[in-house]
Parts: sequence; C-alpha cells; structure tokens
Amino acid sequence: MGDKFNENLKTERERRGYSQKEMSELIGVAKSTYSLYESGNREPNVMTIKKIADVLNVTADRLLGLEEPTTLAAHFDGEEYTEDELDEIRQFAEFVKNKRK
Amino acid sequence: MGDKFNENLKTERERRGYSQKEMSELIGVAKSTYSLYESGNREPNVMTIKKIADVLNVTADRLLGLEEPTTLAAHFDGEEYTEDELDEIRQFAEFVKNKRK
DNA sequence: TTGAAAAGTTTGCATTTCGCAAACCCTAAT
DNA sequence: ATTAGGGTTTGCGAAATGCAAACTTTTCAA
Repeated sequence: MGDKFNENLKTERERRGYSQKEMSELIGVAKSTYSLYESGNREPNVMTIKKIADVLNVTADRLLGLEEPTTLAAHFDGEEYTEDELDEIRQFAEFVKNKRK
Repeated sequence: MGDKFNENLKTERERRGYSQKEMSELIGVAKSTYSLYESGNREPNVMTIKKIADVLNVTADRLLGLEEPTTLAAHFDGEEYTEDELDEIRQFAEFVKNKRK
C-alpha cells in the first residue's frame, strides 16, 4: 500500500514484533543505521534489501511499495488475519493442494 | 532464478529487446551508469530499482533474485491454484475470519 | 513515582559508493 | 576505411552510506 520504503519497513517490522535493535542485528547493520532506514534518511543497498525481505519474510515488492493490493494474497497477507489464523489458512491451502490427483 | 542482480537485469532487459542506451534513458541514468549496473560494478538505489521494475514490467523480487514461493502470498498469488481451489481457500478464509469473537 | 534498562533518534565524521562525461573497444554494415 | 550502434572502462567530484557515541523517549518493575 504505502509508497515509501521507510514506512513499509517500519510497518512490516512491527508486524513481526521485532525491535529496531533486533532487526539491525539480523541484517547486519548498526542500530543507528537501521533507525535511519525507517526515518527515511538512509536507504539500504541491494544486498541489505534482500536480507530485510528475508528476515521479515516479505516480498521486496511489498517493501518497495510495488505490490498490487488487488490480489487474493493482499487479503490474506495483511492485518486482517493474525499469524495463527494465517497458519490455519496455510494448512488448508496445503490440504487443497494435496487433494489433487 | 539467478542470484545476482546484475545478471537478472541483463536477462530481463534482453527479453524485452531493449538496448542499454534505451534502458538508461527510460530510467533516467547515463548509459555508462546503466552498463555498470549490468556488469555488477554499480548498484542502483531504491528509486531506480523501482523504475527498472516498472520499465521492464517485472517484479522487484525477480530482479533481486528473491523469487521464492515461501510466503503465503506466493502460494496463492500464482498459477499454483485453480480458480475453484482459490474459491475454496477464500471460503475457508472467511470462515476463519468469522470464527473470531 | 522513580529510575534503570530498553528502544529509538540524532550527530559528526570517515569512507564508500554513485553517477556522469569522455574516451575507448568491438562488430556489422556501407 | 568509415560510420554507426552497442557496450565497457576510467577518472574524479558529488553524494550517500555506515558507524560510534551521545542523546532523548519509552517502558515497566520495584
């Protein structure tokens, strides 16, 4: 939804319940540097963007604000569902998949 | 698939039939700069990555080499499920939602 | 309520990286 | 042999990055 990287970053980090310090350690930058990412005063390079996407388990497109919110995925992958609920849905999706012959 | 940004960039550009010069004009950098992107000696910033994804009509994840189907979104948001299956999942998601109190 | 720890921000500076123009290389067509 | 198109390399100034340390704000247990 958001068009600004820094805002998306903050949103996604908070959704996972990480602190800035934790994030900075997970992606390998100083906590001050990470703070600058979220305030929009610095931007990570490609490598760091990849690490962030990996750690937060989100697409780079979501971080960059390039995701189209019209898909089914957007309905699921948002605040509309808790993680537990998402797990339920994931399991069900697997079930649907395995139901094929 | 590729893991290196510069290789993916080249692959995608060639797929669209653009020359480096054309690309450089479309995204607003010097042709020498663009060449450096593809040789891996420079990396574009966030803004330019977005422009590239837009011009090439490709996801940032593809450019970055993050095309992994690990997220829920990827599982749903693709050809992996038929419409009928998606309907099933949608219904189940609704069920999960209504289960709340 | 207090105060210590955690969380987050700002600053100053060194370093790295970026981006450009210009020169250069290579191939194909003329 | 020359031109043109496509691509690469270089040199350097400008800009962005990253860090540590200092600082502010929030949290929360005693």
